[in-house]
Amino acid sequence: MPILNYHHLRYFWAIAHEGGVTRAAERLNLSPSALSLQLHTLEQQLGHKLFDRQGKRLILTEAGRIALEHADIMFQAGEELMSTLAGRPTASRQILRVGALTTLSRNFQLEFLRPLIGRSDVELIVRSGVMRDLLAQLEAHALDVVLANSASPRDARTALRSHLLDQQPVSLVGRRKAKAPRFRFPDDLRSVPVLLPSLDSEIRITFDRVLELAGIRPIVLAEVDDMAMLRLLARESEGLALVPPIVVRDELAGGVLVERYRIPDITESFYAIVQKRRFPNQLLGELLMRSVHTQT
Amino acid sequence: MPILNYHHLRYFWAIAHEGGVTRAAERLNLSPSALSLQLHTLEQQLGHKLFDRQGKRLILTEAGRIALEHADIMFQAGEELMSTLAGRPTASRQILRVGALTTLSRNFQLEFLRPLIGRSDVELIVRSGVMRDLLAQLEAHALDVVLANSASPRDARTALRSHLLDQQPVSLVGRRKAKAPRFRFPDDLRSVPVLLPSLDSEIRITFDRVLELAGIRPIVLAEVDDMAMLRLLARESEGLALVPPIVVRDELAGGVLVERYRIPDITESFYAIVQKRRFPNQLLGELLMRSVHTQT
DNA sequence: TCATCACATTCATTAAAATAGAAAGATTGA
DNA sequence: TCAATCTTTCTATTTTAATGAATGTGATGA
Repeated sequence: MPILNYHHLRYFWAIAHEGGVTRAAERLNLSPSALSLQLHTLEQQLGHKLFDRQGKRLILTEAGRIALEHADIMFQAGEELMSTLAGRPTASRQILRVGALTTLSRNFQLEFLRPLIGRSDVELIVRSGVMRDLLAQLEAHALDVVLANSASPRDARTALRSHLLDQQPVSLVGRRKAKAPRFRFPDDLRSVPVLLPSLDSEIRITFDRVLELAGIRPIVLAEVDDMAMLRLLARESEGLALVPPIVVRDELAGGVLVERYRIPDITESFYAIVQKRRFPNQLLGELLMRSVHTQT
Repeated sequence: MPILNYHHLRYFWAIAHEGGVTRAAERLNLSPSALSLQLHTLEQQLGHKLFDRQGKRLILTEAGRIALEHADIMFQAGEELMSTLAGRPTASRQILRVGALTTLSRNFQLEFLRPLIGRSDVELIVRSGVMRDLLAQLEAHALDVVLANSASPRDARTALRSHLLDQQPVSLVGRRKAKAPRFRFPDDLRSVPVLLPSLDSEIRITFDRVLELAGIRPIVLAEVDDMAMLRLLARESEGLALVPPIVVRDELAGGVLVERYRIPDITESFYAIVQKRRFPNQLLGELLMRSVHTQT
């Protein structure tokens, strides 16, 4: 299989855009003869004429038009690469790759990304996963930022930074009921079952500690690590779910769920974990400027 | 300004994907030393290390990741180019460039393109213009097909073909009125004003000839070459518009306009004008298979 | 009509680059 | 620790690209 010679293609590209061998040669600081020669070897290797020679005019053939379209894509990408590596911001479509803990509130993710949603010049890639995988991808430069509810483990090897984005109170929420006696915390937890985030979340650890001090062992209906699932369960179950209200924002607004008790001294923190980069993503910069409260 | 060496980038691309100099060398039928050398010159020219050398492992740096993403775009385009020129159909996103006479019914255009609308693997480009410009673009391979209501002029130079897509009857349509005496053609045209397509359309020419034979000089309220404009005028005006019913399909269905008289022996023809191509557009082939009735 | 210009092209020569092969240094895995 | 496997370096060689002068060919204008 013959392989494409990209230098030849680049000359062809210049000739097509400049409209002639001579002008292209000037721009490239080469002799016209060199270009003419290379153009012909390209045509021979491709097996198609790229220009019709009408007198001294060069008119693109159909094959030439096709080649030009592809060449445009290629060399535009090449020039953008050079600009990026030279530190110049590029005007073209930008991409932001976001990793998010599977367990994280979707509403929270949405709030963070909202400034970019609907922008046609932005491509958004959101990948879910567990902390270890996401951080690995971050270090491999395959992600620009990881959204999590805990800061990154301090690691001397890599220069990870955790930006504290937000702190949300944590509440016990449950379905609205006709007769709703006031909830007494923590004593009512002896009888009212609960739905809890799993053990590796900070709010769960704090919650357990509070109850242990009070000598209470709660009735756990479910233990879920995915906030989206916890939200669904809260709507279906008789128990109270331990969540930041933002997780069930829509249900609270719609009256399906009600906040029974806001637990003092427990908050859920949201972090954006990034790597110190030499070619910073401009979109990410904008988002962090909007959202960041303090830095760690 | 340093220019990017695309051969070096191609080697880098292979090395990154194969995961090492040795494997890439095998695939490219080159010696590892050659690749290693070229990789280093590339890094030097770019001014950035592309790999971190961890022992004998090559790990992409951030600059390397960026370069790889651009290289992916470039060489994917290159391989697609080779496939296309070799006559192999490519699996990727396809583009169809359509030119349409400004004067043509939008509903007709829509019907023709309907099979492609909503297909996410298809990009549709529709450009309006006058016949001369559109045919020029067709000959320059910048358009795949031109939609028109007349066949292309026979021209020995270029191999243009006109496919007859459809023939529509032509009617006089007007706003619905409470008292609607039966329309008498052509005599009523002495008193009822009309909205007509402009003189360069075939139906206008035929219409004029018919009236001339009958010795009738119609009251022309408007003479418009754009069917979309004619449609709007028909809704606002007291006169009758001379159009193929498809132009005002929605208005007829909704009862805003009514067909007062279908003129016998006048039809509007719709053509797809294409150039005989050596690399036929597959999408266009599908559309023509569906729509074409006869060929000219 | 003919001279002239502007351009593409061809050819032989020179300059630049890419490549192979041998050998060294380094790391991984048994 | 030893062997296998990689990357890398160095130098000689091959391949490829570029030049400059010469050629041919339409277009332009007196």
